[in-house]
Parts: sequence; structure tokens; C-alpha cells
Amino acid sequence: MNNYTTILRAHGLKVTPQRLAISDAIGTHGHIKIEDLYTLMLKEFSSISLATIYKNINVMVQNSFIQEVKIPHTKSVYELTKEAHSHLVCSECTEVEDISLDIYDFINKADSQTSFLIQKADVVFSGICKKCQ
Amino acid sequence: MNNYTTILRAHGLKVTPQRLAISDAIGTHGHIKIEDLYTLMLKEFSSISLATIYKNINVMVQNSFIQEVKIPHTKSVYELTKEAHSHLVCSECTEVEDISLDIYDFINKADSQTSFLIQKADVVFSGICKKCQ
DNA sequence: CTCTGTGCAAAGCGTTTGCAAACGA
DNA sequence: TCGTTTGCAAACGCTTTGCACAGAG
Repeated sequence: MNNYTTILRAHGLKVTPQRLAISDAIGTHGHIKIEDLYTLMLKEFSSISLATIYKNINVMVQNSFIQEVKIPHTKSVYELTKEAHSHLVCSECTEVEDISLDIYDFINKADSQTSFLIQKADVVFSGICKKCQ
Repeated sequence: MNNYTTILRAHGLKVTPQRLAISDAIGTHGHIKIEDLYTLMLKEFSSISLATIYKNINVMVQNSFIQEVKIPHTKSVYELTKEAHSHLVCSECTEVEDISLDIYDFINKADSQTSFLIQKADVVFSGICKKCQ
């Protein structure tokens, strides 16, 4: 019984080889674009359809198994849902990394400055990654 | 001589009635989606083309006259370029508001935790706006 | 056995492109 | 006048849909 079998079921998703492979690819890569995911999947399932990728990404997002990360000037990437965290993106190579930062103070500061009831903050830091420096 | 005539020229953009109207709409609304901008423009130029909207939005973004703001779970909005600031979005009505927060400490903290050279942070707070509470 | 997921082909939708005419400087 | 912008129509790319068959539970 694979790693993701239980998690998929816990999210109300039937377990199929395609879903296991998609989960594994996202888990392994951390952050992945649709087109890269498709390329990866083709190596494992030579006749997998892009429609299957999209249908699964959509249902997985709906069931909170994965999440979309919107990034300035680039395509969205998908990641497994995990504890709240922020993102770093390299403006050269568009590589994405996670970063754990305490943002409660930040959210409170924002909350005290507006009439909105603030629930969360999506933060994307842009910079140059080690490799590209 | 309209408000935006000078600013458009300063950004190297020829002044046309369509560009003035687009600038004015973005300035007045603060944040606007392409489709809403098109609807607004149609009232003023009954035969304006969506292609004109897109061409202008693209050249205006390239020349840093305006900026795209990517927002989780919704379509992007465009705003006039101004001093760095963060955004609030209402998860009910998707209304977008600006908020000025000092993020230097935040950026420094992030910078010290990673090997990236961090240059900026795009922050989108999500919550419930006054009207929707 | 029943319901859901898959793959394929077609449709859909937002965005871009090419072109001739109109316009800005 | 010359180069740019506009509007239109066609093309494009990404995403979704409908359907028949295969597979999960």
C-alpha cells in the first residue's frame, strides 16, 4: 500500500495509478507546473491524457489535497497541502521554494489597520536563488 | 490637457482617447479586471475592440505604467503603478483594497532564512470586507 | 454490479496576431 | 509624412466537456 493511497482516500478520492503518480510527482518536486507534470506523467503512462491531468488537479484542489500557488509573472504551480508557509521564487529561473515564517504579527498588524477581518496572507518573495546569483 | 496625458508620455506611450479612458478607468476603480474594463470602455467607445484593451494593457505593463495583481482563487486585476504596498481581498465579494505596511523587517527576516537574495514581497491578505461581514 | 475515472476528440474561453485603415506627433 | 494604434477577424493555447470504455470499490 503506497504512501499516497491513504491520503487520497482520506480526501475522498478514489485511488488510481494516475492519481498515485500525480501525487508522487507533486510530492517529489514540491512545486510543479501543469505542463511539467504532464511531461513527467507521459514517461510513466505513455497515453495519459491532459484532460486526466486537469480533471485530477481540479478535484484534488477542491478536496484540498493540493493547492495552487499563483506567482507574479509566471505560471501557477501546484503543491501538496501542508502547514501554512510562504514562497520564494527566483526571478531568473522561476524555481519555487517554501519558507516558514511566523506571519501572525504581520497579519495582526494588517488587521488592525483595516476594516477587513483578515484570515490569511499569501506571500510570495521574489529574488535570486543561490544557483542564479 | 488631461491628467494622464503627461504620465502616459512619461512612460513612452502615445496618447490616444482609448488609452486616456483606460488610464482613467483604472485610476478611478483602483483595481480592475480585464472584462470589467472592457465593459466600461464599451460605454465610451461602442466599437472598441478587446484586442485594443489587451494590446494596451500589455504595453502599459511593459512600460510599468500599470501592474498586474495576481490573487488566489480569482482573476487578476490591474492597478496604476505606485509606491510599494500590499493587497487585501475579500473572500466573499473579491473586492480588492490597498494597504500600506512596512515590510522591510519581514523581507529581512525572510532574507536571513534563505540563500535567496530577496528583492520584494508580494502579499495578498484574504478576509472579509466590511460590507460582507 | 455500480459508480467513478480515463482517454480521446471536440468545444470553449481568454488572449494574441496579422492586416488595412485611421490617427498621433 | 511616418510610425504607431485601432478594430476586425482569424488563429492560438490552455482548459473543459461529452462520450464510450475501463477500472475501483
